[in-house]
Amino acid sequence: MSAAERGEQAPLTGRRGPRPAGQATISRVAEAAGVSRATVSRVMNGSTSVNPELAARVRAAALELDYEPSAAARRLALGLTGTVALVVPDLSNPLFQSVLRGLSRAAGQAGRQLLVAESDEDPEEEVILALEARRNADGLVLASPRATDERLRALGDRLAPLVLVYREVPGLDAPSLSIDNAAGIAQVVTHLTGLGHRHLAYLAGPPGSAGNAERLAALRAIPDLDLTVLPGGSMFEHGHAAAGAVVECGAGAVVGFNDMVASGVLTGLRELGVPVPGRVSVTGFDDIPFARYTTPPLTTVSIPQGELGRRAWERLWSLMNGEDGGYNVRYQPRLLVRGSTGPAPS
Amino acid sequence: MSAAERGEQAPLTGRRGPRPAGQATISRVAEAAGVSRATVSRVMNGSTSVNPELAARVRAAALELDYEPSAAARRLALGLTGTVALVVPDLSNPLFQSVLRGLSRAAGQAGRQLLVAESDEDPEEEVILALEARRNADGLVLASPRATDERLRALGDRLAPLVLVYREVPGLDAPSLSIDNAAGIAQVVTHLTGLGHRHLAYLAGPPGSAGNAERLAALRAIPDLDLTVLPGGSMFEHGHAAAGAVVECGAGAVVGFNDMVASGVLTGLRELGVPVPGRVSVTGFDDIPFARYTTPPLTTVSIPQGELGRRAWERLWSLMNGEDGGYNVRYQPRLLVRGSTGPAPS
DNA sequence: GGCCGGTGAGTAACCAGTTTCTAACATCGC
DNA sequence: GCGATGTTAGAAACTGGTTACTCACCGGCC
Repeated sequence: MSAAERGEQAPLTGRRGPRPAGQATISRVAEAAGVSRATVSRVMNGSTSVNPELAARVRAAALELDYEPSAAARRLALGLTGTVALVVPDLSNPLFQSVLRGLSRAAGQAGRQLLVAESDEDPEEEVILALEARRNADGLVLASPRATDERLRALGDRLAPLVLVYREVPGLDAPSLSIDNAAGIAQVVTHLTGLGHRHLAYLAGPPGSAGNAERLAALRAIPDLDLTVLPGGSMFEHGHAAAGAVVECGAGAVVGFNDMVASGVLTGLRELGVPVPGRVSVTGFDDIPFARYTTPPLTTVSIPQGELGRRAWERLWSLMNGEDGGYNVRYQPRLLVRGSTGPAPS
Repeated sequence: MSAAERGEQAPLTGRRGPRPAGQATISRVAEAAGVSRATVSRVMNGSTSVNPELAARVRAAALELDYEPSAAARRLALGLTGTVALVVPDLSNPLFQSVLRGLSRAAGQAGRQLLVAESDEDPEEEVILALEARRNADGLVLASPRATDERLRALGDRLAPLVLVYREVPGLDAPSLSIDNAAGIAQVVTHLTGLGHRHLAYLAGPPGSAGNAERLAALRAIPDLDLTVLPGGSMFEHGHAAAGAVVECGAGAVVGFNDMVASGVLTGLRELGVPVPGRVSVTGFDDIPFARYTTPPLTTVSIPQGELGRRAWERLWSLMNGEDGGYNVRYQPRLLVRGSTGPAPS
């Protein structure tokens, strides 16, 4: 069994071989071109004040020797990594995947690399990973639904430049891009009560999730609602497993924490022979790509997922350039009525 | 409009401020503790041969000054980055997402960071990104369905340690983890012909994809098959849009390039009022998590997606430790018969 | 008591770049 | 023709760590 299989954290140890197979260094290029290291550096970085003939000689030597500047040495000398980091709780969640994609594209466009870390939903791990990632990058985008406000505030300056997504932390000096969960829930409930529903079941998200807390609180704040809260989770399986409980509680509509549990419920209800939306209506949250393709198509709350990644990059870029990161944004979600909701059975 | 929005590749320029807000360096810690830099280094790296009292003094000083060793300096001195890189063509594809997840977890366990780059399906970009990523990491996992064999062979030594996933390149000295596409297709076809189907439609993947080419070739190699090839793609939308063509061509079964196009077809057929599997059977490929939750549940070919990420890490780890990376593996996929396939209409 | 071996810590070289400073040289104006 | 000015390229300092080498000191043994 190898160290990797045992899950050990082998520390970084000194280089094994004498050196990576005679990779050319700036000194070698300088020597070959008969110039100083400074001149090679200037040529490689496109400084104009170099004699064209010299520059050509340097370029020829670099090509000849297959010279590639050492990224590590540049990092040290420049004090910049050319990298940004993203820390998310769970890479299997489409919500974070879309942030990842948006950020990856935007960073790629700007010629920056992207470091990705997954905290696996552990709030303590989240913070440690974030620090670790930040030390290897020039900036950080953090999606941290679990870590407490205080913890994040305490670490704020160590993490800056920092952009928060799907989360707002009062008193933390970092721009945040979040979703107005209460508004989304309000739209869902208005839609359902408009259809005559009075008894709603909320299929909860993972306990401890900030998003789940907000959505649940929003539901509870709505007057004259007969609300049953069922334990759920964030995955298909959780929704699928909850179908029985949904039927049992007698609610006419299920409000899913997200689209995945909602899809799971959809499948579970179908297996139980419960017509949707004939007998039970189902709603999701997020509008993941798949929501459009369930049977029936899922009524859900659309949030600008790709937008979040792109905007996160913009904010981070500003901060890294010493500019202001701008204000917090709470995106207003939009209800998408599809086939999974219908009139309450009379 | 900012540089980021215009998509410019702003070069890395020298550090702006005098230095990152007085971050403590090893020299400062050494001075504070009244020891040499070497001793601080030894303490930070857990060398045993340090007087416990001195070590305590160093640790106290480090704590006092909030000292964190510079990652950049360590990279340079050690010649190691503590990072591995993953390059994939498309982060929205669940196939690559699962490799990402597997690799992310495994690398995290081993205390290594993960650099992710997305080539956006451009074969030339793929290669450039791979080189760039490799320069900032100790090893590379590459999923490159587009780049040619020759190109990869030419760059092989510059990319090593390298592990290929979903791809095999003859003559390239790098372990590869791939899927036996032909075997998967054979199982699908055996299943369908066993149900009495003779006329099959293949809903193709993106042109230029190595996986698509293999699957198509496998289909064409099967004798006595009435095969219609329809242009498709890799996303829901492509499958959805092809539903009409599927009905039109009169095939009794659709073999989808992957689960997403198959799901799209499923929805499209439902909208057209075509019963599945009553009138048309549908199969997918990959067994993404969602396949279990379509209506009807998708008959598909299961491939060990998570396994690929984990194994890729193991191979890479071995290579990075100077060991043998092991042999190429072709995973044998397994047919999962669910509800979307049935007897051919008579 | 002197010699030897082992241990612990400091000195200095090294990783591979970037950048400031400086000196040489060319150009221009007077 | 000479001083002022501007440009170019090199020398050297600097980024912040790690580590080979060295040396002082201590204890044990003869």
